[in-house]
Amino acid sequence: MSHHGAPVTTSELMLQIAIRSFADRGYEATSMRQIAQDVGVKPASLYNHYPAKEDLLWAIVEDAITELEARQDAAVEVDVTPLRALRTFVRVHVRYHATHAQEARIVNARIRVLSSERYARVLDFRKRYERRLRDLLVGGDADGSFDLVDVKTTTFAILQMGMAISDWYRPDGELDPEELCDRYERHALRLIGVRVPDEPALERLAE
Amino acid sequence: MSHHGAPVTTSELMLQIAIRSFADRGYEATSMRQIAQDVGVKPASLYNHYPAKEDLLWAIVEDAITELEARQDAAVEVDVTPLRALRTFVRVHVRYHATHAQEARIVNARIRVLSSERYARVLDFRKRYERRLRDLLVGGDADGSFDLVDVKTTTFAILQMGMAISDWYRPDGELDPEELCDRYERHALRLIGVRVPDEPALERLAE
Amino acid sequence: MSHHGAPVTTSELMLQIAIRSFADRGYEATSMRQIAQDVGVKPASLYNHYPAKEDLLWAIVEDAITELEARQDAAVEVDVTPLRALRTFVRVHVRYHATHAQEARIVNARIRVLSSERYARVLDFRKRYERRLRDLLVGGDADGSFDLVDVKTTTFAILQMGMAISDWYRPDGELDPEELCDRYERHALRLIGVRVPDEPALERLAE
Amino acid sequence: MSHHGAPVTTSELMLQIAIRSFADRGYEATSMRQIAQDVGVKPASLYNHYPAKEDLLWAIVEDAITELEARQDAAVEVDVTPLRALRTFVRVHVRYHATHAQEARIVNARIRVLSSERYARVLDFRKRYERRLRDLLVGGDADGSFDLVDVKTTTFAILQMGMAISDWYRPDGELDPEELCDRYERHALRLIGVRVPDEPALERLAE
DNA sequence: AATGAATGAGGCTTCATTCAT
DNA sequence: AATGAATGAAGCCTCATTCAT
Repeated sequence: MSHHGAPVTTSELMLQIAIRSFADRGYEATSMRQIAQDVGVKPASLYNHYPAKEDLLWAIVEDAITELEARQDAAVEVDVTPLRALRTFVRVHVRYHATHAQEARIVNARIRVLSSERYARVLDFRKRYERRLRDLLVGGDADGSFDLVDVKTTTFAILQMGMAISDWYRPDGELDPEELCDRYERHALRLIGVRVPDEPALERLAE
Repeated sequence: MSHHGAPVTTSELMLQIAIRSFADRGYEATSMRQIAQDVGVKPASLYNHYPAKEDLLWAIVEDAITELEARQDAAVEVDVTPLRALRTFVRVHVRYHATHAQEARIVNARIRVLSSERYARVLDFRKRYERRLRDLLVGGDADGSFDLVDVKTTTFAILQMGMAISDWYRPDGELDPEELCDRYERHALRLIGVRVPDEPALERLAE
Repeated sequence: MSHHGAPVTTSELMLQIAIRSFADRGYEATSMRQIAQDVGVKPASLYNHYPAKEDLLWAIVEDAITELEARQDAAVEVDVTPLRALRTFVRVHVRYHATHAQEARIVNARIRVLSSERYARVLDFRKRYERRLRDLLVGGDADGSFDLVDVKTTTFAILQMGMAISDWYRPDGELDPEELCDRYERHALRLIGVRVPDEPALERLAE
Repeated sequence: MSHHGAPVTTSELMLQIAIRSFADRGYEATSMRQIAQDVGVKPASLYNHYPAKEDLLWAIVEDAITELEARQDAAVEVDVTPLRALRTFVRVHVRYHATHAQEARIVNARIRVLSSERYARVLDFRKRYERRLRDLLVGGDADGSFDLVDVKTTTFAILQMGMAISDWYRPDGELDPEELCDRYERHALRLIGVRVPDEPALERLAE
């Protein structure tokens, strides 16, 4: 697959068009006809690549949740402090929602249309992802690294202020993704009750 | 009008059913047939009360944004510190999103279907609402009351961690709305860099 | 009834509004809602005056065909020449279609919606009316007064060039109804092959 | 295209069914369901061929006005007397309204449903067509060939007695189209004040 | 892999009409 | 005589999808 480059296959083009349309208009408000027209193809042709509209959605959603989870997995370091782990989590979280805003908006939207099996997989992902953060918070709180208001709402606050980025962030704005990570990393540190006066943000990702 | 009581008129019942359905399934995924059926009426009857599906949506949206803004207006105190003003704003914000979760989800969803004039009114509301918080933050930062990471992302963070409450909060959960306000008030204080070690939360609203 | 004056009763007003709307937009394209709105009343109120939409139409049509036939009846003179009778017929015919253009357009439109009994009455009227002209033509042809191309197409030509007036005639145009009668009287004379070089048109109707 | 033969494509069949129904019942009184049923297809299939009901109507109307104008254009001869030009115009006019009675009825009906652009094209056609006859009449009157009662009503009379043919003419009646042309040619000659005692009608069109 | 055409289901909405008040 | 509300039927049209080519 050619992630983020120009689409090379018709299937990839269809997916990209669908991503844009689902993100901008919503899944229900997007018709197969519109997608086909934007792709430059007749509606029937879509079905040579994806058996149903839901499969287009699923291709997007599955890729997105897999990708996000993989990124968190890849960022995990062994024998690291709760603080550093939390900071890393936040940066990966924020970075994804800034650089993959369209996909994120699709995943975070109400996606009840998915088959129950697929829907369950999304819910599982959400549960695991949320638990990953919660466990970090609980760990840091337990060993005295953090000073939380409470676990539940702090988890939600960190998660959701990051997710909301996909609703307003524009890549051509004043902040590049790494600067955004810096800001939200500091917000997170404050939410967990950690004062790190002059410590710089974690090293940024090379572009 | 019978706000939040049992609906007494057919029009109010229709509105309540629509609120639930738009919030749960989304506007596009909700059909007039479904609403009619849930109301216990034939589809044509809906049109005796609301001339079009969009008007149902607008009745909900207009009421919600008017109500939220009115609550913030009503909470404004004169000659008050930036800190107290901010804390009040957050409590009103959080309280509304907890107690009016369905309406809030509808308003915060992508509502491009609205006529351009109505859509503009929503955008205006959002701009004013956001500016209200931003001005509070800017004021507190200027007089040294606050110590912000930055204005823009702090504004978004406070706003959106509150808005997200409407996605997960359940009235029958462990936290009642005022307790929720307490928590998010403390989150907000941390985000704006204010340590108020033992100060209690602002007085709560009588139920 | 108050023919042509301002409508004095609600029923008459409804009829007048219906005449205008049926004539301008057509029967099928006119809704009871529109009529009610133009009258300044709610749709249900129409039914206090006319039991159905078709009855509104019938009230118009019956009045029109009765009126037109009555006018022809009233114009009949005893012991008169075929020529004078024909000229009188044409003038009454033309005059009606100029002064009652809206009603005429309704009657002459496709009015299949009428119940079969009513539709039959319209067809009867048309047959009688056409026969009246045809008999005049046949009579004049038989005694040598006229020199027809043929009976059938001449009948249609005279009838229809008059009926078509209701499609274009405007009361505020350059010709008043009596001048119009003059012109069409002369057209008819030519069609029946009668040269009446300098004879003036028949005396006109007092306004 | 298979003009007037049996329809060979589904689109053509749809058009023919629509022509019959619009002509017989009227545009507003004809539903897409009815057309589909008469064609032997489901309603949705109509939209694979014509994007909207109005487009069906327009396909008919545009073809008709184009065709009629083309016929008049094709019949124009150079260096011809006003009389011969007029006789030719009338024959083409009458012939079209006899052989294309259904289309003519549709075009001559009130077709306000058309988009304003299309409606304007119909009005333009009507204006040009009427002017074509009027110019003939004016020309013949100016050089003394004709002796008109007046230009305006003579134009309307000739035009409309021909148009009305589409309302009553039946191809299986006693007169074939060319005989009908003969009759109306003679009517027209009389209306323009020309006596051509024994001159035969213009040569007829080979079938 | 692409598509023209068909379709069952359903979308929103309007219609004429009724009926209790 | 007027009307608010309800409704069965039907209006036009779009939807996702299928299938033969």
